[in-house]
Amino acid sequence: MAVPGNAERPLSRPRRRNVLSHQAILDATGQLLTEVGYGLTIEGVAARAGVGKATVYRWWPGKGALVIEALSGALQRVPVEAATGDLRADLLTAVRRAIEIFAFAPQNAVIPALAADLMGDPVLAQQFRDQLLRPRRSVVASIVRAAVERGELPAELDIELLLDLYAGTVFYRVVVSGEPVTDTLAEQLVDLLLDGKPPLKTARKGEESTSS
Amino acid sequence: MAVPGNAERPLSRPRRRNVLSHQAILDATGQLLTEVGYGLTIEGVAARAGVGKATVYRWWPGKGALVIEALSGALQRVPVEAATGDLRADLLTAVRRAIEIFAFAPQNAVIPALAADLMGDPVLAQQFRDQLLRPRRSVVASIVRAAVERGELPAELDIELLLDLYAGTVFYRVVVSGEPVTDTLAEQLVDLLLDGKPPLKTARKGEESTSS
DNA sequence: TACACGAGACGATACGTTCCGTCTTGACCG
DNA sequence: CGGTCAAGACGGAACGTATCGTCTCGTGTA
Repeated sequence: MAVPGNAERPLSRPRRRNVLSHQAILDATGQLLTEVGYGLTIEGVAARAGVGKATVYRWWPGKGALVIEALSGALQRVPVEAATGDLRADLLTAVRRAIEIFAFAPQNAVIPALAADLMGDPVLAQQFRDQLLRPRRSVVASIVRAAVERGELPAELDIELLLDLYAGTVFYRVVVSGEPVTDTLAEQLVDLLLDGKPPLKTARKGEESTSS
Repeated sequence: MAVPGNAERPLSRPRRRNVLSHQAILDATGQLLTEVGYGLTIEGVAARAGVGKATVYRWWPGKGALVIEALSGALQRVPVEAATGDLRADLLTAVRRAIEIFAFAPQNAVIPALAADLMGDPVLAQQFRDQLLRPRRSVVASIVRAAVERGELPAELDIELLLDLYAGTVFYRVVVSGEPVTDTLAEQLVDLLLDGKPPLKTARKGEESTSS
């Protein structure tokens, strides 16, 4: 569980806090995140939570940290999909999950806006990576690592790069290039690793667009 | 040349404008972009350009469009690197250029912040892709297309996907995952296409970090 | 003479801080 | 034990600052 206002305190007096208010703030943040996205305001959160603005600022340095913790809480309540042992199927599931997160996340992609804030705040960036990114990555990483140990993938596979390839291509299509994000994309990306073949145009079936 | 306030005008009266002011605004935008990044304000631009705020709003709908046009102007003044005909070398150059743009762009990455704005404004997104993205992509696309015609790459190569793979991985590392962006990354990405081999960890020489 | 211009006032938000008066809590003391 | 008390977190509200996008001037120019 994340400890927000943990700036090194004397600890002699372990600063109490109102658990109900704390949770109400996180809940309000989650609601507003789905309603107005990252454009939410601290004032709005405080009002929704029935809380003084100062109380929010007392425990969180700003919108970014607040959103990260709210998303982190929601993430922990989402069950991790089981690995079937079928590498292709598991990887397809992973890429499809990335597509869901980046392209169809609540209220038009919170992540890109949040990411922009991360660029100027290393502390916030670290928090984001620890609380949100690492848990997701470790799920896929363990799938791949297991396949390596079974001998299905080469031992020198650069797993971190693989994760960035998958997520990065999807993210970039949604945020920058605007190219369509379809299920075909997921298959092309997985083929890239498993068949060692370059990204080919393949006639496939299902097509969906990213335009929400 | 980009036309800024091109919101369909009567055209019967070709609305005169002060060319000097127009250029002064774009110049001021470019300067502030390198000084404070995308956090620049319209007021700041107007002040720097010695122009009334209303004059800026008369010709541009907002910060996003203004920044896009300023960047577009700067882009046109950058010469396109020549294609050597050596596919690997040309692709390496292209990926390295992507690294420069995303990781070392003036004032800590304007693109991510701009991208966040694109998510909620399809018109702006189209403008961004037409004026900034397409020119860059077409340079690399033509290199790849030439290699396809020489038979060095398969005819069914999905070029758009290839471009997203290269740029997306770099972009994602800089903006989201925070993994290091080194020259090794460029080589790994190019190997991925040319050797058809999965992303392997390879012992190479030069290492640089993305932390500005 | 029509209109773009520079200047800047304007109302509206949102920011982050600061005060208030109240209430909770942990530590101390009788 | 059980009462007292100060620290400090609370909801609430007002503050000054900053930026937004609009609007209105009077000037200058084509």
